[in-house]
Amino acid sequence: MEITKISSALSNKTRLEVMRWLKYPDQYFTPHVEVEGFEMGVCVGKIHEKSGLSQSTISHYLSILQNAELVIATRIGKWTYYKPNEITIKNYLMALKSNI
Amino acid sequence: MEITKISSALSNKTRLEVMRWLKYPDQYFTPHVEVEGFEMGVCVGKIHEKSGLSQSTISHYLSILQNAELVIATRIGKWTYYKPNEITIKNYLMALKSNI
DNA sequence: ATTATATATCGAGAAATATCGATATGTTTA
DNA sequence: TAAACATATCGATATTTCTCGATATATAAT
Repeated sequence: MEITKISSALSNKTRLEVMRWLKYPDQYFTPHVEVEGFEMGVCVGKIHEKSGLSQSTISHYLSILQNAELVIATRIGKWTYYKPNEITIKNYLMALKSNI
Repeated sequence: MEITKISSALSNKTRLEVMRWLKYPDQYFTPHVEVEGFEMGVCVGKIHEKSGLSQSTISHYLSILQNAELVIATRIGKWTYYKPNEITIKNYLMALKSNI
């Protein structure tokens, strides 16, 4: 868990927004028909639609969030679902609290 | 208080380190002779010495932290002292907690 | 007034990030 | 097997960040 890498991932408005969308998926998305609820998270296409940025940019942003271990990706069929990585998030908030 | 701007300020190892130094100044510095204790914070020169980076870089980094409202600067005589801005820090941690 | 000290600002080059369109890869369907 | 679909990767350009040395500014000491 690298604090600066995580902070860097969160230093972009869209990526921070994506994290909020993934935290409260039912407030921002309709569930994907293929899977029940948001157990696995939200698929790239829905995040892409909401963002207004290109598909490649969103895919790249999700890889940055994943590289910072802020999200967990699960591939099911054609889709990749992303959800928050609660463990990293908790550790990050605790580490920040003792550092700043 | 801009979350992404603050995250960006904290996305650099040296700047994060500086924030920790300022949080626990007596663990990292000897008090400045000119003022009692660390009420006002720590002067640029001492931060500079500890950092290993150039004076101009540290001054610039402190201005980035100040621009993010993470620190408060006080000029006394020839020296500028920097200390954590507890209000911003608290609000930032709360905002992060509800966003990620 | 001049010099010394502490800090801030300027200008510049290198490195990293943002963002796109095009293309590749993996999966499902016809 | 071929076409369609979802996502990832590639290559490119524009913008931002990193970091320095040089210089400017503000204050204090001689």
